[in-house]
Amino acid sequence: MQQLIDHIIRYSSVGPGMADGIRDFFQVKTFRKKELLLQEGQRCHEKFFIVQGCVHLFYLRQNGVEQTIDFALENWWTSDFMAFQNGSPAQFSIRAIEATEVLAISAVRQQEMLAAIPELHEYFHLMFQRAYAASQIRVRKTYELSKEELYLDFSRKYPAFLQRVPQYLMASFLGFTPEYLSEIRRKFLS
Amino acid sequence: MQQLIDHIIRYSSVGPGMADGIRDFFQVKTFRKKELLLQEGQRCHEKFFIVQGCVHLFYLRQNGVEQTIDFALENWWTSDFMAFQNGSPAQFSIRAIEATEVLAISAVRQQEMLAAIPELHEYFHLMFQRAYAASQIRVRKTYELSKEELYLDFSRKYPAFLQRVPQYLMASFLGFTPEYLSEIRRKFLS
DNA sequence: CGGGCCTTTGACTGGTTTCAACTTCTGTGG
DNA sequence: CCACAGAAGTTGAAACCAGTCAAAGGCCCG
Repeated sequence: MQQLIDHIIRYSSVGPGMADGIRDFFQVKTFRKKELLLQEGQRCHEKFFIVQGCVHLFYLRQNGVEQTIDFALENWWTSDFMAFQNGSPAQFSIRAIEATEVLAISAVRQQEMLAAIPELHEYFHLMFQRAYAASQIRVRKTYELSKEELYLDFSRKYPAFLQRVPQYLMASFLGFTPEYLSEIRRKFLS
Repeated sequence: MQQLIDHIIRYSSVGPGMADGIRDFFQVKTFRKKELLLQEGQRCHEKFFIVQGCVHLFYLRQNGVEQTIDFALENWWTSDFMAFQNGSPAQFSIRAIEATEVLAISAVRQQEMLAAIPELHEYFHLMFQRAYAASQIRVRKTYELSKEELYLDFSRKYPAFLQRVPQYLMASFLGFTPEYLSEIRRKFLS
């Protein structure tokens, strides 16, 4: 919990006294490897701040293959935000890739929290601006680079992260097949 | 200006009196067809609320082709948000597709505005959450659908919008070549 | 009426997927 | 701690979606 409070203080003008008020609104949850935080189709509308661990956001394709659209690590927020804001059924599932601890808050509880501490809007304003800015960059990359280059770019930038996730998830995230990733890796031996 | 004030009132708990305080912070700007609102590489850090018209966000590929990554219409915000928040050189250009009127605010002026009217954080919190939620859906679509399906999906959902932008921009946005779009259209006669 | 930009067409090419079989790794129960 | 089963990764062949290139036709605007 302190980790989130620190994060809020760091990225907004909310002071320690104020930030401490969030304690009652969040729920600590832990998940084991491969457990689901959120199930596609469900109506369990929470968002998650990751204290420790790693998750992926995915949906099920018609052919039954799970398509990963995002990962999230320590100090990131994650959720199906369309479902979160509209109360509609989730279009994505979220699963722990490792043992993971999160702070969870429902949409309703968040409303109460923001009513009690409106200063937090500043924090979330910045968080979503960052997330959206990152997504603009991501879209640019997916247009600009070939699948091969996408992988090389990613492995140059986040070599440590590659160790944390299985290859088939990485391939899915980058938008191609595990087989093709295998071929790329062979080509660049390693 | 009233249009933005109405938008703020509609999407936040900011009252009319409060919202009216934004007037001094924005600049009305008008652009003719094909004029640039923002130039890649520049350091002119504004964000834009579109009052009337239509713009596209794009960057220049190595081969010299302009790659469109987004459009924006009336009542939408647009900018290179990474540049906006970091003060770094813009990675995108923005150009008017039609004659366009916007309300512009620089990062510095926005800070002053938010200091004066902190309640606006609530409005921007919601705006960015919506934008980010939409981008999650978009990523899902680009993974899920073939290029052909992407076009059909888009033309079913926004038939009116197709009339507003030239085909080569639509093709670019959807991630393929004008030639291929031509082929798709022929296939589905129309 | 002319010029340039946009769109169409067709042939060829290649990056990437699909499928199927095989190998290697991993975790769980005996 | 070992053995085994299922999961994850590798390989190769065949097929295809979509890009590239080049050239011609249509259309808008000065």
